[in-house]
Amino acid sequence: MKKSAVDIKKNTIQKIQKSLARWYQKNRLDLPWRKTDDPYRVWISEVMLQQTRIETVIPYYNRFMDKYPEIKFLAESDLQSVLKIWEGLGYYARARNMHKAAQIICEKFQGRLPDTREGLLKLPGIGEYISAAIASISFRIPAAVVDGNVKRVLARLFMDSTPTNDTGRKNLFESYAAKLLDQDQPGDFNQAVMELGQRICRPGNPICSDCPVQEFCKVFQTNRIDQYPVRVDRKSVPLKKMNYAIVFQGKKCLLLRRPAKGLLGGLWELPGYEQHHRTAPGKQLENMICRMTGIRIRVEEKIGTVSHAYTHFKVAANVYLCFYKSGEICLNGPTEHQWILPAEIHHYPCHKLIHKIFPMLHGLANQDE
DNA sequence: AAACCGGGGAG
DNA sequence: CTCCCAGGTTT
Repeated sequence: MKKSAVDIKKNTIQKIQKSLARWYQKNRLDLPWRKTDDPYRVWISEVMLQQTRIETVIPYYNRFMDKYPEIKFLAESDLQSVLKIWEGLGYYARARNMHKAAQIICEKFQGRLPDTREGLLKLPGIGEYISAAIASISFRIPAAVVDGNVKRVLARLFMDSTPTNDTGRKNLFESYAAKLLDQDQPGDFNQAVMELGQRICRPGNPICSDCPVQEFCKVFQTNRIDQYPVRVDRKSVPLKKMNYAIVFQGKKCLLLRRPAKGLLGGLWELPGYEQHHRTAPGKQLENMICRMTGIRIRVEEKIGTVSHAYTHFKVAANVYLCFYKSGEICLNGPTEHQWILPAEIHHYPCHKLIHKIFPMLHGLANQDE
């Protein structure tokens, strides 16, 4: 018989399950999405929680449920409104996929989420993690979730040196999680492991003294906690130099909408471009704006700089005050344009960098000619 | 398998 | 500053 890569004693598994269940029952946080096991609410919360911390998600989740208390309201809403609710959460494809999935669920399944993993997996934006979360929490299906928290807990518990961020070894951690899963309480078990990872088995300075599975944890018992989990190095991120233009025509300035897909898809922003060469930014800005929008502008003055960090690159941007000169709008790249009063910026979903730029206008003497 | 896709909090 | 997060999709 082929020996399983993951081999844990059955007795040990049951003890770990019992300790975790007791700890979770006593210590679980009272989170908004835990007031019910309604699959719609579980789904929305899990989408928001992707790569995003609980404290960040809570106010977004509450605003979302105020506006879309039932799935049909979400399905009938327009994407622009959904993006506005999502503004600042990041990974905007999540909102796009979720909106699309809501429409599919309402059109094909009478507004009810599929109650199988296979059915859930067919929906846009629902992958292995979210399908397992909904299936286990809402439908009591024994599917183990594997997220960053779970992998860290497992790597420490079983002192496994497999890098937790190596996509090629995902299978190993899925095996551990499946073996350990409490078949009778899959939803509570999954949430217990994740909450343990979040609050006790933290990446740095884990609180092992409060850990309910301390006696089973191999790295604790051998005093090697600081050596786990093992992770592969990430490469350093490049710095991009950008130039942005606030182009005024009278009291209004030009706002552009990014293409629906890709980076910051569907969000609004100021005209701008990445500066690849060390040429004079003034003339280059004028030319790039013309290429993007069809209009000619005059660059008045540089009014400040902003910086922002993404996962894969950093941005250092100059911001220029500009004035419309001539020409009709003819978009090349952006999908829409709008002339707006600066105070109206809050009606449009924009990314973080844009919200760092607009406050610069407050101290400016005179914006219009 | 690897790249792409945001933003924020902790240390 | 660096690190990492209740991942999914695309290439």
